[in-house]
Amino acid sequence: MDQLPNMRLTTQRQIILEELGKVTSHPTANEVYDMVRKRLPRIGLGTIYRNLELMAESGIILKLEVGGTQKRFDATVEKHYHIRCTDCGRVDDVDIEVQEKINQIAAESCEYKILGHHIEFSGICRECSTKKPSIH
Amino acid sequence: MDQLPNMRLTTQRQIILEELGKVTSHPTANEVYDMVRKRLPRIGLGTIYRNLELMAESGIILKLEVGGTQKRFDATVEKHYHIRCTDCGRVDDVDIEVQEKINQIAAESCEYKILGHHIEFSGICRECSTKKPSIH
DNA sequence: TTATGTGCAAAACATTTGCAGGAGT
DNA sequence: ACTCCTGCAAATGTTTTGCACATAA
Repeated sequence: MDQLPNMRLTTQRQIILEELGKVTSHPTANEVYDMVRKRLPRIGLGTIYRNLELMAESGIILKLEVGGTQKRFDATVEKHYHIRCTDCGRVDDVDIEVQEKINQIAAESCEYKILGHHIEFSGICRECSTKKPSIH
Repeated sequence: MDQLPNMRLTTQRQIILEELGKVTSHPTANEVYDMVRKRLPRIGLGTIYRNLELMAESGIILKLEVGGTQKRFDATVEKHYHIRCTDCGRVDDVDIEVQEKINQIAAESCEYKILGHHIEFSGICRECSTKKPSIH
């Protein structure tokens, strides 16, 4: 739960953070790898994973535990919700007011100590709704 | 999107469904495998995955895309929310009223065609809050 | 100088798939 | 009979890890 451990400022970390900050999408580790590799061709995928994980623990970035097979990362740490396209899997922000009161409602009907919540919407993004339906 | 395809009623399918119905937890495919294997020792893990997937597609059961590394399954298809213990990973139901109106709120601020939403709470379950803190 | 971080490759998991034989209908 | 389904094992995809070398402080 510590904030910033003695974390060295390496070139790799700077560039990972820069590249993540450039996009409004919510890239997977592999997508971050591809972005970073254009500037640091010899970086290893392990380094990407290790650092995204560390940064998420430090609260510098957000690790999204949304549906689908891969975790996604977000440079924006302010609270907001997400929507995932059930067709292509892309994830976007949903900018509605965050409902803090919902935690209290939940607290009354379960025995957990509530820490927070996340709402994941599902739907069809604009690209997918305009393109011809694919055969699944 | 079809409801019930020409799905044969095999022993494996009956028992998977029975065992899933017995528990209120939200077992992973591997946990279902362990439960079913006590009655059908020669069943393969592939069969578990194939059938859970098929049943989820048919709407007989629910496939939970909650955080964590594994998918979980639920015999209760009625809409409800979930809470996940950030310490041990167990998942329980949260029985609060399902907020359908939240879909409309979201529809106004994003370009997706909204299909639904799921709220995943996070917290500490009773077992974990009473046991001594583990070293991470 | 020295603890931390990196690249690389292998390992560890979760899940999917190909195929030959088996079982519902 | 004729599909569809199963067990098995191998393949796939994602994430983690061990280790020798590199580098920030």
